[in-house]
Amino acid sequence: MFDGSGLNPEQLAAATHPGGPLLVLAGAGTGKTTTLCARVEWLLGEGVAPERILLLTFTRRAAREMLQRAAGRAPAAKRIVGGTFHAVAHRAVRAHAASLGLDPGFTLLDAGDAADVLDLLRSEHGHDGSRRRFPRKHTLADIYSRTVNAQRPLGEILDKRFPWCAEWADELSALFRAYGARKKALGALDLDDLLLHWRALCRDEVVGARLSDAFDHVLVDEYQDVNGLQVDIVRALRSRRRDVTVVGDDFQAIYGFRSADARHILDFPRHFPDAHVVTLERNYRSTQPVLDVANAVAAQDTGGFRKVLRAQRAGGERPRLVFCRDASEEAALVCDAVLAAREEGALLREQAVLMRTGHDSDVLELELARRRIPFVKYGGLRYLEAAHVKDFLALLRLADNPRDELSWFRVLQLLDGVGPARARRTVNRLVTGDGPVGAGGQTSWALGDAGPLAELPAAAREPAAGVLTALEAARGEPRAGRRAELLRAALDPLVRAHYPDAEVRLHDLDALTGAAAEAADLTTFVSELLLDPPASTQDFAGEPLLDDDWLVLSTVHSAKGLEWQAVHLLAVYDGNFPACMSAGSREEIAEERRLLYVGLTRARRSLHVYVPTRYHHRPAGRDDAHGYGRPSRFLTDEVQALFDVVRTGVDAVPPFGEVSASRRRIEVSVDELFA
DNA sequence: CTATTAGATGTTTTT
DNA sequence: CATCTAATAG
Repeated sequence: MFDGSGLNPEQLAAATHPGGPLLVLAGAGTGKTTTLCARVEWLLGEGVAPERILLLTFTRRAAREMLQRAAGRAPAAKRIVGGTFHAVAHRAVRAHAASLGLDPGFTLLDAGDAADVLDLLRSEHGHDGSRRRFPRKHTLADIYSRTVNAQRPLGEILDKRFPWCAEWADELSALFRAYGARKKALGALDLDDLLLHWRALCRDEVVGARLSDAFDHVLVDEYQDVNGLQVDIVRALRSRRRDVTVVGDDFQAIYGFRSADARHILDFPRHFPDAHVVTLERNYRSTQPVLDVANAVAAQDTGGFRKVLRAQRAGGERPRLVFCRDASEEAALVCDAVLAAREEGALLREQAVLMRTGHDSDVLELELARRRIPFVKYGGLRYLEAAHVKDFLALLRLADNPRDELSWFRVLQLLDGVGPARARRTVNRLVTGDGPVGAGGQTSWALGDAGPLAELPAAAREPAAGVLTALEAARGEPRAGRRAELLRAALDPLVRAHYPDAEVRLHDLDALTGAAAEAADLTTFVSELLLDPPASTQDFAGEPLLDDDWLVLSTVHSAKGLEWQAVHLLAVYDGNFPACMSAGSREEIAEERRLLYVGLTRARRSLHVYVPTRYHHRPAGRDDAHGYGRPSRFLTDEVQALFDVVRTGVDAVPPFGEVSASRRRIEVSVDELFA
């Protein structure tokens, strides 16, 4: 039963809010999750059926954590409908595929797949040439996604966010229209389409009414990071009922690049006129010296709801601001501090290293390995982007959606002697002509000159036929695990022939095959894998090789909502905080400031901020080109005064700021001795 | 003409 | 590491 004894008055008011729209503005560390869980418990205690509660979160991780926590006290919470916007959208769209005119076996494209389709169109539209530089595929995907998520005309997005692409406005319009058509032809939806289709369902007179009536209560976490499309969905879901709770902190809005806008949370009272507003400012996470720094950074931003975090915990030490020479010294200092803390009893797991971008920890990772400090990295390079994993997923998708040309294109290019041109011609034969796909799955691909494989070099035909046979067999196999095994076996020779490090890669595929066996069907397996990709490289191999304790490395974005005893924030120099890419407009800079704020407020008692003053332009490169950085512009004198400042070794910054060293490479040779 | 290779070059953040 | 370019091999 509901027990509010652990809550403060504001939290209790939010948890037991009787009905109608509720906005909880919760500063960092003020017990947002506790409050949301308590509200769930309270609702269940009031007799609301768990399956009539919808809980939308930002990450799957957050959904799991919250449901687990609530289920600990109210077991029924397990049956709450919960997940990310995209995951819930996916379920709704699959369930109503027919009404949307979709094949229920539709393929789901992740961001990388979407970029690949766009790349295909890019060359089909003749933008390949080296005439004038046309946006690259990832840029295309960004522009498209941003436009759709913001629900604003392309021209406006180009002017505001991609001014250097504005000259291509007409070509881009044409390309993006073609993209929509191509997805239809492929039987594919991208991540944005999930939201678009869900919104369409919610707005439909008949289906929408049913979707809306299905839930007595809708709760949304991290509402500061929703975009216009998601707001539309929430509003449509609540068009017939008014019970909606949203929780968030406009100071922690860090997903503007996905068209999220903190204005939405501030507008909530306008969208839901009789909304009740509760503000949580008592911070239970951090000590006051940590919060002083965070508050000082937040105070630089003049917009939004002013919130001043107050620590409920006594005492605490001043955070450390460390000026060091470069990333190597930074790495050494972090390792020293982490090990020292461990000597004093802090588990590695209670400490984290946070950073702006995934590769800010490159040097540190080497140092950690050298010192045998186990770690897990979140964010940064992802498992699903590995080429062989994509190959396998492509094959899995083909079993359900033979129209998926993109997957054909990918798989065929694994064959020796097959590049883009032959792959494309073969795809055409397979999909349109009288190939096994067009003919409804008859085994008609003889190795002769007439079959769909005729375009392939002779040596590639047999392996190709093997793949087709396996696909055919897989299609007749109902069990997901068995299906995956068949396809895994078919891919084996191709992977061996194509990748020098095939053993490692095949090992990954075995892990995937094993995971597929747990799933009800492969389509769901692949889709859910894309919607909930393993957050760390370790996630998949199970809990790894390491001891039971490890240091956490994470991007600030992936660290949202989490907390540690000790936090080390890397590379807080201008150009990284804010990133030079994002220092264009006032709004972008404000978002970078909030990002720093999120990083700072992850720390419970021990906070270390590092400013390497010399950094390399090409960390991976072999040259020594570097520049001298200044501390982040957010570390103003007032902010720095709140730290204990540590300066190590050489920290002399040359008087003229950035100095680019030569790309000198010094050769050593004794060849002359043997001439 | 087409596929493959080597070499140079540039990169945010994520559902 | 992926992508683009230029050069080469088929």
